[in-house]
Amino acid sequence: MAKFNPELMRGSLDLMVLSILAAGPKYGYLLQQELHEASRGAVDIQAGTLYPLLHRLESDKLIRCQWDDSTGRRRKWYEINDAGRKRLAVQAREWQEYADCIRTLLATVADAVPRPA
Amino acid sequence: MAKFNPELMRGSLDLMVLSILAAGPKYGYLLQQELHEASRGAVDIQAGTLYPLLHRLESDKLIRCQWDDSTGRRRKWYEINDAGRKRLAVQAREWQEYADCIRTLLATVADAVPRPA
DNA sequence: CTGAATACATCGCCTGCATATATATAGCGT
DNA sequence: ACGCTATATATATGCAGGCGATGTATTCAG
Repeated sequence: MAKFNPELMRGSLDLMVLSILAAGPKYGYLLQQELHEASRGAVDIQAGTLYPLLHRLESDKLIRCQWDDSTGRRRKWYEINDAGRKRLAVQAREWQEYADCIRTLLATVADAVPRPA
Repeated sequence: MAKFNPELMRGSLDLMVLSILAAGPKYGYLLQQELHEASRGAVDIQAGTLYPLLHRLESDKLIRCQWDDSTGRRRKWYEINDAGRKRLAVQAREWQEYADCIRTLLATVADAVPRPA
């Protein structure tokens, strides 16, 4: 699977991260890998994107975090909360509506564009 | 239909504009309205967004334009060309792959989020 | 011991959309 | 005639957020 245009992912990265976190607590690096696998290699969120994003979600009180210093590897575990789940539901619904909108738009011109090779 | 979060539309405005133009030549203001109607009011692309976007598409040789000064209302008609149609096909395919990716991601956590009211 | 992988963080740059502003004409009501 | 709204295009300014680069530190494999 080819990498997606980054501009396309703007506006749905939050949604993706919240989705992954909805499956259970994760630390950043793990989340990064799971998102990569879940998208079959298409989504490769960079560290410089992920960590600020997580900090933003935290300051918005959608997730809470906790350091685990018990091992040599310091890990910061993130867990989605009720507000986060609610936000996820809202954003998921909004995204589906948007996707329907685009799909409709594309369907009306489907015969006006050349077939992809 | 409520207005979409602008961040959500980033990266797909080109796609939408090319889609509308694939149906036939349009001038900016008309395109703006047709996109508004086609999305049942959800997409309201602003003039300050639309015109620079059209200029970009033009300088990328995906559309060509022509002034119509025959009436008092100066209108700049835009028409999609072969390169534009090809780009539209590519972007449409890319978008559908991306949408599938998100849909899959959301499906796996569908039972972990509260039902929207 | 060296290099790669793990793990988190921050900074500066760039893209692209929003807002605001500007210009000018057409058409309508009063 | 006057003012308001709609039509029609254009640019400047600002900002949010993702990217690449860079930094720190630990673990593990060769």
